[in-house]
Amino acid sequence: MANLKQLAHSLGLSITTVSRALDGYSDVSAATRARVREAAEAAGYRPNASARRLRKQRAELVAVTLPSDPGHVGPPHFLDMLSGCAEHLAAAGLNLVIAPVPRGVSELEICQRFVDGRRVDAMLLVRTKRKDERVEYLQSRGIPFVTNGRTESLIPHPFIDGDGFAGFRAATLRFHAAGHRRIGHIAGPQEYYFAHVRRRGWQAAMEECGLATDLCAEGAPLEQGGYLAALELLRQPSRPTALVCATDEMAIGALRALREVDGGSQISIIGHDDLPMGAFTSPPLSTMRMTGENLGATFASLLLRAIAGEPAEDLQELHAIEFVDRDSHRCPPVAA
Amino acid sequence: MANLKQLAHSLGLSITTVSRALDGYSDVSAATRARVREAAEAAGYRPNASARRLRKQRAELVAVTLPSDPGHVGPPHFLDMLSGCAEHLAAAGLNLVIAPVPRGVSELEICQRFVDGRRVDAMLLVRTKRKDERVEYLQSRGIPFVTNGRTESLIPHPFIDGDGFAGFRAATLRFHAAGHRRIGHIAGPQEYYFAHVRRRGWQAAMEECGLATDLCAEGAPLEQGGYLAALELLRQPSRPTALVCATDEMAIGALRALREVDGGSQISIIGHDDLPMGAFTSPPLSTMRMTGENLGATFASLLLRAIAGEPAEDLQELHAIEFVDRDSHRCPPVAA
DNA sequence: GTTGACTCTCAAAACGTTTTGGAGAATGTT
DNA sequence: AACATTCTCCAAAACGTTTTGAGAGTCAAC
Repeated sequence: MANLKQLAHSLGLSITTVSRALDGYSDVSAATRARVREAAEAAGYRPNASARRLRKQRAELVAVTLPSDPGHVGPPHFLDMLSGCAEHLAAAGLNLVIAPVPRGVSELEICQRFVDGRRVDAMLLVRTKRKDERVEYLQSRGIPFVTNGRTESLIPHPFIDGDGFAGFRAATLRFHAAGHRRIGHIAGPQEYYFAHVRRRGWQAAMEECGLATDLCAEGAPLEQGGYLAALELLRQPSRPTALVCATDEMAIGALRALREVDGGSQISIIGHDDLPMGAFTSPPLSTMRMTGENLGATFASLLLRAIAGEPAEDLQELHAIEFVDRDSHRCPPVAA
Repeated sequence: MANLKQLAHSLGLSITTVSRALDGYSDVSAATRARVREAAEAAGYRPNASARRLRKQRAELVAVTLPSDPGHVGPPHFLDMLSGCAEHLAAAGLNLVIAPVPRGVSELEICQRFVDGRRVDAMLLVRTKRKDERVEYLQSRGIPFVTNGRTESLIPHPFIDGDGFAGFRAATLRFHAAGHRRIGHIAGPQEYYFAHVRRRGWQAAMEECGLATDLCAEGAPLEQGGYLAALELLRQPSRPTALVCATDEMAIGALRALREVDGGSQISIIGHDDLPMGAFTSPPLSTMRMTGENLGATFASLLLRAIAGEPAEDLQELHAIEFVDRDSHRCPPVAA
């Protein structure tokens, strides 16, 4: 409601004293401090955010870019993550703004808009690519940021990521241990780091087992992409008996393809992400997911530490992948 | 990068002239205007957001409160909606900040924090209650806002809502037309407007048909809430043959209850929200949803018009509800 | 040659806060 | 009594922009 000036005037004090009293400086007497705080409380005084931001040269804002390109924005968990992140940032006086990328505009432009206008103190990046121009830009500007997913940047940067390589390698080895020999991979676009590293995990396992790595098809990271990629693999002369899919959405598309071609579920399948709807598919979709509680809080913590100037090397979290076993991975390796 | 002062100095002009040239005022000659713009472009100049906000007394921000209380934050569509809204707000120079409500803090407090600190120009409210203290507060402060869902406030305010009354009445009448006579309702918490109005729609239809309105159970708007409420109705001496559920999540919980008690799907069921996972339940869940394209853009438009001072009466949108027919509503009314 | 109108430019104020660098009074020390 | 120290307080500057009110200069009309 009120101004610092008005508040000071009504108390017969200077603006300085009131400001410092509210901030708890020791150079204002306990008596006046109490008096000022009481008056501020009564007047419902809240410092004007814009003024403080200008003076302190901080935006008190963090932006997260939302890629609106392929289908929908993110998995259902994503909003929960953002919410948790925003909550913990708020405890430190920072607010989280969402920055969707309109079609026709590059994500880089959005970053620039926020950074050059000094609208944010840090950024949160999702859907990283192996070579990510946003990362390069922010690094060149020295703006703190954290990514969800790694990149191939030579300069280290803070990130949180799941160990897709280990996860997909383990999933493939498990199929092998169950007797499967023709294990296919439905890959996402290889420009994305997560898609590339998952493919490499599958590939590594296949090579360890002395198996050929030609049963691989790539598609958009959507239901339709998985559907088309699965059809492609099913057209092969010697079909796969098991499929390791880059994402649950693609796995659900693959299930549709199997139903259409086979009429049933003769082929084992596993996805990644643990989408809620995976529990309802038929057969219920076995999947993997990144371990770790309270991802949003972790992102917030990394952001705050990055803003505080901690070196990037200390701000990198690689989480293990765990299996979420349902039914879809249990088909025996005997299909035609 | 640069300052207005530095830019002006390098051009041999005053700050005033540079500022006005960039803003396109007519009282600066076309020649200098071009020269200034070129230099600004070259220097990558972007006005400092905090300074402009302070001077113009606008926050250039809109906040949306995210209730983190029951389970997760919102339906999957919700993030898409927010993203669309943010995108259209951004075109008008406004950014959308998400304001999650930590447990133990009231939504009202969050509103106050944003409004009293002059951190926002407007607010977006979701999950309205019939008597909503946030609405009362914002109205008393004269802060523009738009709600997702109506309230029982005597003073009109801008909103977007689905016509839950008509939708649930229609669904109930359709069950009646299909021969059902014992049509139950699984209701959400009645303090929420949407839950109340959906219950009233069911109730109105039952009364029109001359049927008793005692087959109603209330629960939390979650899977578990629907499960428990359904069990309650199934314990009745004369079971319902059809269930109209306040939300899809509750409907999915009810399906689980039916499976446990009946072993199969002897009872017709319909939900509301069109959750993606509804397509994967067994049987696939029939549901309803609000009509209207591009909800996010509509919210943004209403917000901008509210900020511009348009009267609330012109900013109220009540959308029709449409059926999304799958299989779960087709059971004949012959169950035990 | 004065007046008025018009064009272009700018100095200064304002937005509301935080921070700097003291000033004045009280207290303690020699 | 003189000097240092501590305790409270404050005037003024600064953050970077927008806006106000006015000052130069030019031109045409009287």
